[in-house]
Amino acid sequence: MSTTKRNTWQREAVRARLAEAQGFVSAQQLYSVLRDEGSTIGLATVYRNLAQLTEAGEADSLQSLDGENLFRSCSTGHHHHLICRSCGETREIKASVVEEWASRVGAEHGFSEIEHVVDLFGVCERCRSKA
Amino acid sequence: MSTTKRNTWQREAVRARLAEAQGFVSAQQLYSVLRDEGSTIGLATVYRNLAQLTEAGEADSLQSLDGENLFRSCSTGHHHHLICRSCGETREIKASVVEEWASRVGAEHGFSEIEHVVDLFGVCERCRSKA
DNA sequence: GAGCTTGTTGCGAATCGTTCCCATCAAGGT
DNA sequence: ACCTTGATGGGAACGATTCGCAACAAGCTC
Repeated sequence: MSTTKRNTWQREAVRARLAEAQGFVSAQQLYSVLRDEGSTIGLATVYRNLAQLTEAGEADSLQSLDGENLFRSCSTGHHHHLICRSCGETREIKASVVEEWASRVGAEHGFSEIEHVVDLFGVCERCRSKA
Repeated sequence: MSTTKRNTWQREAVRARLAEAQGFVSAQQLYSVLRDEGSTIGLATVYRNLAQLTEAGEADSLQSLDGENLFRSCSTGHHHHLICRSCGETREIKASVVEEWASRVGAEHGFSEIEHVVDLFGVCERCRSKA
């Protein structure tokens, strides 16, 4: 093999904090949590590791409505999200309907290699009653 | 009424170029097209007008996979997009299946005021055969 | 048309998220 | 212990977008 991947406490730290966060977190958030804990990890490293974890399928990412990349420790398999605009609570949702629809529509238009971005934003019950 | 909206040649210019562009364009792209034509319009103004047109429902916007805001002059009504990753060609698609699915899933989880982001990216026929 | 009010503009500075560069460090095999 | 080379950190660099503000001008009113 050519590319060997090494384990560093930094990557472990990112993985750990990501796992214990509920909902999606931004790289910056993760970074400040880590620094506040006294870690000397660098911002660039957080970004690198998040990207790597995402690529490895250990995390998934999405863009918030205002263009920030958010990450979340992820159960395997393709799925989408239902996210509370107010408190950030997230539910993973399976959507075979949508998967099927996406590839069908793509095919109908002669498109291949379809990727889709499908995420729902709303207000959860708890936040609604608070307002 | 309190907020009166004025018509400026700048807004008109943005509207015009946006309309004649096929597919989605970024604010920056629009800006350089305009400047290349000799316009003295400012970048901030392009952003401001795009935001305004979007809010007014004359354009719709989405984020490209790499986090840039793209805009397109828009036929009215809610719809989604199928975009060629390679040449940028865009097809508007109606997706009642998805609309219905979105609100159903939202409701099942007790969420209200559901907004959804649903866009498909793929490679169109033409680009595929070129490769 | 003159005058006034106030939405708009252009510009440069300022943010913000993210990536790059690179000398230094250290993980994991030998 | 010793190398090789992936990984790190930090500060500079970047690209997209927004802000601040003084100068402008659109659309009244008279």
